[in-house]
Amino acid sequence: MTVTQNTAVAIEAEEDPTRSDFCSAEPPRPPRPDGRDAYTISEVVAFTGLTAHTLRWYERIGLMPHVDRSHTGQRRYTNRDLEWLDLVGKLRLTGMPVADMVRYAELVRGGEETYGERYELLAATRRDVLERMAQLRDTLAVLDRKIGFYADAGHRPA
Amino acid sequence: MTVTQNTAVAIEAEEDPTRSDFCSAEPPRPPRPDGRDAYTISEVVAFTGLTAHTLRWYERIGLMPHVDRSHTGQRRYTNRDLEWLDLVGKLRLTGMPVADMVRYAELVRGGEETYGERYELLAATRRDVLERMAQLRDTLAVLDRKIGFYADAGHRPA
DNA sequence: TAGAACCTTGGAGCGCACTCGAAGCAAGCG
DNA sequence: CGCTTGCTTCGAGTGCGCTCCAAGGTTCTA
Repeated sequence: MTVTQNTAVAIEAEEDPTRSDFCSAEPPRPPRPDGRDAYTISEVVAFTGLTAHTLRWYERIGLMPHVDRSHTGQRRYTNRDLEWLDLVGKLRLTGMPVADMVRYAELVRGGEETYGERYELLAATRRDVLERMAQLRDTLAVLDRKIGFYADAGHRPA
Repeated sequence: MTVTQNTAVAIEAEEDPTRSDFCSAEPPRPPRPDGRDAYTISEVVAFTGLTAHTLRWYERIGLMPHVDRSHTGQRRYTNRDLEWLDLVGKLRLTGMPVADMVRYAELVRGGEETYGERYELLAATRRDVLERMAQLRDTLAVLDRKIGFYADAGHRPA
């Protein structure tokens, strides 16, 4: 419940850096739209709802592509990083294991030769998502039946 | 992935014991359709895909309403129990915490006075399910865009 | 009636995804 | 100058949902 305060879209920025505003019908992230593309960790905490601990942990396990540092070694996140975090957040909500997301991050770091593998990974994830949605539909039907039962029972009790 | 080999419906059996075949358009559970309404734990393992360990653990934490025993103390599950386990499986797939399911089990044991609370709990769960489905739809859209990108890139590479 | 297979219990252990703590460096402010 | 706030690192701790173990009793098949 404390996970996604943000709703910005994660776009193909990591695939094609030349068109970072591609498909930006929905403005990806208005905060600091100026040139100041260097957020502190606490700003990212405010944007994403993640904790600073978690952000640092993501980096340790290889889930962040690469985070810039200030001249004194402090993290400076770019809009690119925020978009990546948004994608990670979405994938996390699908139940994708962190290890798989790390794998994807590695592929992204691996450059264009990994396009095929990335495609496969995302396609598999897509299948998972569809399956989960079907399960949820099933469950919703059961819930609705039970809820209907209790509603009826409540209207004419004893 | 090792979770739901079964697809039987969990019906209102616990709410209204007099109509255990209510709404059984889809036959709830054909195995042993005879009077032998007393499955061993290993049979339940085969039906549900859960492990015996997990079944015993469910009972310990109060997630099973009550399981009969043979004269020598071994568990004997009824069709009612199987239906309950099916509901639990569905709720688990929605991400509902086990503690909440235990709460629901307690309400069921509490009898008709708890109908209102059960309604509230299920209604809240329903809201969660809808929210999750919306999140999944979002994620699916992002995945589709990315997958489309990689598919195009794959068709005309280098 | 022997042996294999299966069941019982309580408690310990595991994997995942964080979550926190401690010790220390750096920046900004009255 | 001292103080507060925020950042750094690494490693240990937490909560959840199982998962497994040991030691023993039971049930089934031949």
